[in-house]
Amino acid sequence: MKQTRNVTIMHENKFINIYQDLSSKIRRAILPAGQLLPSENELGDQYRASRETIRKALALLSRNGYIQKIQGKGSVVLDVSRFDFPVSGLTSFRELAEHTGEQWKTTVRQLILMKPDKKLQQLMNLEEDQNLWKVIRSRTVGGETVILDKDFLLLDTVPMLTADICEHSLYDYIENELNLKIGFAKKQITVEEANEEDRQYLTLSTVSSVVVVRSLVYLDNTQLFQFTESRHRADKFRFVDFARREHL
Amino acid sequence: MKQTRNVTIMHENKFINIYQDLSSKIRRAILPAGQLLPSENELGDQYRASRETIRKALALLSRNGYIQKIQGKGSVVLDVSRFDFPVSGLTSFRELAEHTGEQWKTTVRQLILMKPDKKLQQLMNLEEDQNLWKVIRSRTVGGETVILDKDFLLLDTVPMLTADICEHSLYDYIENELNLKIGFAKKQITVEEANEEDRQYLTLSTVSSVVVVRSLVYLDNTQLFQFTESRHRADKFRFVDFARREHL
DNA sequence: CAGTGGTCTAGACCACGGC
DNA sequence: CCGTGGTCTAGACCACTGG
Repeated sequence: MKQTRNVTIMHENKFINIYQDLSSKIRRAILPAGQLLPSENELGDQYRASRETIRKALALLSRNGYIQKIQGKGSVVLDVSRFDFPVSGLTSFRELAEHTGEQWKTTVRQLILMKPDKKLQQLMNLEEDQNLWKVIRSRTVGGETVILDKDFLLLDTVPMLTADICEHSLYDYIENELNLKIGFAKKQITVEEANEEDRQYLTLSTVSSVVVVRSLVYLDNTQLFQFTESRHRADKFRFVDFARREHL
Repeated sequence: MKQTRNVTIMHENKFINIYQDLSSKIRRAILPAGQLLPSENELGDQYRASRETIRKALALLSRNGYIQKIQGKGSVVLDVSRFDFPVSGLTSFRELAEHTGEQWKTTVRQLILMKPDKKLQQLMNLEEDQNLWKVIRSRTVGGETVILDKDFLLLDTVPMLTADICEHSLYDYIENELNLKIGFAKKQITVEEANEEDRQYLTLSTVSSVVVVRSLVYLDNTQLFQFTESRHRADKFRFVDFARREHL
């Protein structure tokens, strides 16, 4: 649900609304863990939707760890309470910070326009004369700088960029101002020894290793437009995931 | 497709078959990256399926990084070639080893029946007199032991266990012999200093940190039955993920 | 404009669980 | 046996793309 012109509208699809209503009720324990959801037919009556539409909403709930469907019985509400939520998937730093409610601060260390070096050319499949934004930002919490983000964005897709935007939220700008739709990303997590740059920006006490998350980010139209290297102080890194077993 | 009574049958569902056929063609580049899939209506004719069934198969392809759907245009085949495949999700060590084709060896270090300590009682929500299997296994490749797995399994769900089974494949046994269906898992990845046990079993050269993957594994019926702690030599750890942006 | 994917529907049949 | 979820269908309407 979003606010527009002083009117509360539900401009999403029916199954998204149903998903949001049910997931909200589960998070607030109005539908407590262990209980069965109403049957799909009942839900169809309640929301005035066909069964297939209900099933689309339930499939979303299942994928995101809210319920477990059991044939012949029903849909069981899962315990979602002490589950550190969606750190998985494509989540921007700001969305994360807002979720945990901690006091974070982003500092832009560098913002320049550049040409790609050989490595970047190969990684992003670029021409050598293609222009790129290079953004370096550090993330500080409780006086300690624990994350260093290096972003490379195609000038072709992001024609303008300011330090202010980078400090606020890059994804917000890309999705809501430029109206670009992010489609998917390929990520890779490794652990590496801290390098010169890490030591320059991060608060590295005794810790000498960093967790490096490298992502290739693509738009809706399969256009690659960003490469990100997110370097985390190893002792402050944590990745939480909900995984379903695929029975193919 | 599986073999039963000397007859090749396709006992899976229609949309799974279509998914497997298409994904296989994409992997073998019979459907090359960048190209458009036939339209949903055409596919419906080809496979003699309704459009909704085709769409279920395409949704699977999309979730697993094979295609990107673009409204008004079609489904674009993504480049899947140099993408280290499903290391994400619930994948057993053996499935992984078979995928990469490397020469791995599993050694069972301990296999005992025990009662849970306080920590395990809280973590798995157990009674203090409930019986658990404790399995410790190490994984060796190229002469170096790089993974240490500690598993705790409910005796109630796994009544029998042998070193032989643990050496072969635990998940194979659980799913195919005991006919239990694994539903989902909650995972957490952190980086920690190597402890006494790590030093005892792992080949730790100069590396002193390990990547710890802790998982709570649940059955289809929401019953928690396993806690696993998988400890990886940090320099040998790698996690690859394909993530779609959720537009809710 | 025609063709594409996105959503929603009503109805059918099946497989499974529990009484 | 009934009620549950799992699959599949045929058809409708919409939103978007491209010529």
